[in-house]
Formats: sequence, C-alpha cells, structure tokens
Amino acid sequence: MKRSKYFLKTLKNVSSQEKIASARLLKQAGFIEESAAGRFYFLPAGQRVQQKIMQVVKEEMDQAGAQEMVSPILHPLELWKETNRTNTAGFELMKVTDRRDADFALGGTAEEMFVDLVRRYKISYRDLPFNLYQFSPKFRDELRARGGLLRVREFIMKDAYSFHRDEEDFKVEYRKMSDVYTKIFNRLGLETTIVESDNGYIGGEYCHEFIVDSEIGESRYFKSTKGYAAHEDVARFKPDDKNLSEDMLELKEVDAPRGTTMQDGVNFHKMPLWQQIKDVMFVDDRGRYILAVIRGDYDVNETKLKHLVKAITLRPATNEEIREKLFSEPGFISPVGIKNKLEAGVELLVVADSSLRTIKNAYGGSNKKNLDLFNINIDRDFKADIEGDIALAAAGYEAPDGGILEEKRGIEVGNIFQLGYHYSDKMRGAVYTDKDGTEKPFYMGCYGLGIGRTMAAIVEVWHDDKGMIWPESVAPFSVNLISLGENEQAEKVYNYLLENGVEVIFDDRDEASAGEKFADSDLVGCPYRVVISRKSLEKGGYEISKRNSGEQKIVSHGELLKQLYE
RNA sequence: CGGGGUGUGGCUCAGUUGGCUAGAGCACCGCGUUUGGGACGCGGGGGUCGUCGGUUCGAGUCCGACCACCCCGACCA
Repeated sequence: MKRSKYFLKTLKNVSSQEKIASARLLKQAGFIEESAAGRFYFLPAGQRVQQKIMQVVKEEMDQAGAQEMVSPILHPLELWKETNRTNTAGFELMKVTDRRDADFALGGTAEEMFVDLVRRYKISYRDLPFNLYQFSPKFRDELRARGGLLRVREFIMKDAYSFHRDEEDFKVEYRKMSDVYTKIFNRLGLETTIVESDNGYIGGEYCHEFIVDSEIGESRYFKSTKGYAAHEDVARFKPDDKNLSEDMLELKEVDAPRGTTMQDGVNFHKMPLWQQIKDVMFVDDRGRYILAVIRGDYDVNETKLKHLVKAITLRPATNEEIREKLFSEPGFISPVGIKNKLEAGVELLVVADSSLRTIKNAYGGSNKKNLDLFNINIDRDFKADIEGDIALAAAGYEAPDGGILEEKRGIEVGNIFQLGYHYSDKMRGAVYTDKDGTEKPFYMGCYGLGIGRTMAAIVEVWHDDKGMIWPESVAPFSVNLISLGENEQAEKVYNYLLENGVEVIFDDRDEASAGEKFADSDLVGCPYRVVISRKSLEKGGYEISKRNSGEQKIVSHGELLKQLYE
C-alpha cells in the first residue's frame, strides 16, 4: 500500500481531554474515529488490525474444534422474554420494531439465539458435544461509554456456545477454552490473568474473566501471592479467628448514648471494631427485607448477598422502613429479637456472614435507640435464616489458598461461562435424546471475547510516548518503507517486498518532510521501519530498524528479506 | 439518573464591560524552494459561532429551554 493513496490521516493535535493512551493513539494515528458516543468507525488501518485479531482468534477456535457460523443481529424479542432477560440483562437492551410491529432486540449477546437454533433440530447424544461461534456486532446501551474502544455501545465480539450431555463433558470443553484463550492472548502479545468472576445476568454456576493488568482498566480483582485470583465481587478470603477461647458471657443490655456509625460504637464502648456486629438492612426486588449481619471490621459484598438470597436487585432500606416496618432503629439494628415484632406480611431474612463464627461475646445494637447489647453470640442469641459468605474481600486478607490478597486493576478482554442448564431449562425444547431414549436438557457453556477491547488492551500494553508498538501478529503492516528523495529505488524495494508476501506500507509522499515521515512511522507503530535515502545508500543499502527495541542497522538489498524473517 | 464541564472553519483553541468585515496554529488547495526527526515563502478556499426562543438600536458574548459531547459517580461480563 502506498501511503500517498492510503486513507490514513494522522493528527498532530488530539483532544487534550483524552487521557487514555489507547484511545488517544488510535485516534491520532487514524485507526478509529468516533461517530456518536461509543460508536466507532474502524478506518482502513484500524480494520486491518481488527481483522488480524479476528484471524488469530479464528485460527485457535477452529484448531480447538469450534465451528464458525453467524446468527442474525436482530433477535426476536420473544426469545429474550422466554429467559426473562428483558428485565434482568445488565445492560439496557436496545429494541427495534419492524413495519409489522414485530419487536426485536439488537443482540448484546446471543445465548437465546443459539439455543433457539439448536432446539429446531432433533439432536442425538451422538451429535454432542459441539461448540458454535461467531464474530458479530453486539449492541449494548451502556450508561456511559468511555476510553475509546475500552467501553463502547457497539463492538465486534467473538461469542461461542457449547452444548453437552452433562457437566463432566462440559468441563473438558471449559478447560480447553480456557487454554485456547490463554494461547490467543499470548499470540496477541497479552499476558492475561484468569480471574473467578460473577456470572451476573448470564446465570449459570461459575465463570472466569481474562484480565490484562492495567491501571486504566475498569475491572478490580484480587490476586493471592499463591495464585488464587478473583474479581472483587466474588473474591473469598479466610477470616482470622479472634477470641474463640473466651467463654460465652451473659447477654446484657447497656445504655449507649452514641452516634450511629461503627466508629461511634468503638469510641463509646472502647472495644475493638471486630467485636462489634455490623447490621445492614436491604430490600430486594420482591420487597423482602434482608438483614445482613457481619463482623464489624468487614464490609458486606452485595453481589455475594444477592446470590445467596437469590435476589435480582438490592437497595438499602430507608430509615422510615427500618422504624415503621421493622420497629428497629437506624444505627442500632440487631438480629437479636428483631423477628419478634414483625407484622404479618413483612418478610425478613436474617443473613449471617461466616465471620461471625470467629468471634464471641460481640456487642452491637438492640433495635432500640441508645441501647446496646453486650455478649451477643450466634445460635444462642439469634438464629440466621441463611449463613454464608457475604464478606467483601480487601487487600492484605488471607486468600483461600493461604497466600495474601493483593488488589489489582485490569481490562477484561474475554470470559468463559459455565451456563449449565440455565438456558436449556428456561427455553422449551432445548433437549437432546440420550442413549436410553429419554429427552434431556443440554448442559451449556459460553465464551466471549471482545475484539475492539482487545485491540485497545494491546495498545495500552504496547506503546511509548511516540506511538503504538504493534506485535507482529496484529500489526497493520509489518514494514513501514520510507523514501527520502529516493523514490525510484524505494519503489523497486516496495515491489520486491510485495512479491515476497511482505505486508508493507510505502511512504512515498513527496510533500511530507523526513521528520513527518519518521513521526508518522513511530505513531503507527509497524514492527519494522526501512529507510531508503542518499545517506543509507552511501552506507551500502537500506536502514532497517525495529520499533520495539529501536535496534537499527544498514542492510544490503540481498539481506533485507532475511532480516525481516529473522 | 445525580454532580461538574464544554459546544466558535476538518482538528486544537482564542475572542475583553454586548459594538466595525469573527481570529490564530494545524489540516486542505495552488505555485516555488525543500528531504535524517512533525520544513519554508507567497497566494487561496472554508464559519447561519450546537439548536430554538427571548432581551436589545445591536448578541459568539446576556437570559430561558432543548440537544450533543466530555469528566466524576451510580450502573455494568
């Protein structure tokens, strides 16, 4: 490709507001251009990169036995109603209506479509397992797009869906996909951490995200010094035992004219924070009151709580609700005796965090203003409806594997989900015929990979103050050939490289100065730069330099190809 | 949805207490000179100042509404 004719307009000045390197560089180098917020044009150079990323993904997916296909982008809305995702999808679903008033969702993910496809056939256990995937535009009406390609409203995603007889068979595929993803990202120049994550509205049993560490990433996760890694929403830790050797003392009420915060309790009673009980009242989507009870030095993890009580949404209860519906007092809520006063029709679930088993003789509120209780002990003084892990992890805590948790930030570039029977249960007829002649639901998995976000992540990792530094696997061109007043010789080299299958962009512009060509070359970031000038010819050939190391030397015409393939 | 901010040639921005024909740099076009780190000279084209309404002799500038975009938060595979 000749630069003089290539639709690549690099910019000298780019908005000072753009602080994220990948967004700034991709725009400045003319790879992408924003249409409306979160919707991007991929210009020729950007599209070359995008296609190369897709090519790597395709090669590895095919190698793993997955089969590429494509589904419609408009999904019949009835399908989303079947799985109730019109309400629970985490992103606002975009809808369109056709002239006959038929409603469609603009696909943000395609579980329903693939299940709907598969259930149209009579599938035998002999057909299983299989894994179908596609590259297709996805639409998500995000509240806020940000960071160039990092968070957008329209993007190309590789999404794959696997169908299995049972969990055991699924697990083979899940592990395989995990390996495939690691390999894909490595080929793209990215190191990823596999992080346990929340499955969110997709449902299913568990999932993992692939995260590229980066300061500007939006995903926060915890990593143990011994290897365990989990998203902050689901990260587990071992609460340390505090005073278990103490004897249980008698429950007693004490005057406590104090403020309503945890710290007020500590200051007033001069007792440690961990010995206090923290009580947080929520209301869920069904109107149930949920009292989360946890050790005072920990915080409640709403995601864990939501899963434990099987709620779709949670909100904090208001002070009025606490007083008028639960007959308690904000700042003095207690699990002790709170259920005794409930009116008919008011449902209250007491959820205790396992950390309450690490302390004895706790102190805390009494459901009455300015009165506290001492020596509260679980089981003896109150019973939990549900007991489990609802604690928010933090840096420095002990990880489940015995290491110490460290807080990390990163960009989520892919994820893999165990869907289990989530979709095949909800969608009628999503069954195969087993060996014994009975119909059984599919056991499923799905596997997503954002192409544009991966591109942004590559730039975040691979750039310097002059521009991007593309790994060879995804560079728009391998060679940026620059002629400084030696167009005739350069043209020969250009044709020679093309004939030998080298992807080259030839900067043949007469009107651009040497400095401009060099600056552009650094900005665009092709792995190799080859300069042909009077100076290089005098030294016996062409100057070749590597973008990633800056290493530079003069090579003769005959050595050029060898240098590029080294 | 809450808080903050910005809308002026394609881009980055200036434009004073309301006052002459609305400016600069970059980009673009023409001619010429240039080629090892974002060249130079001369000439040129391009703006209903986000939209609508209001105040005024007069509005880019003041007021109101709306729209778009950006940042923070909420939210979020």
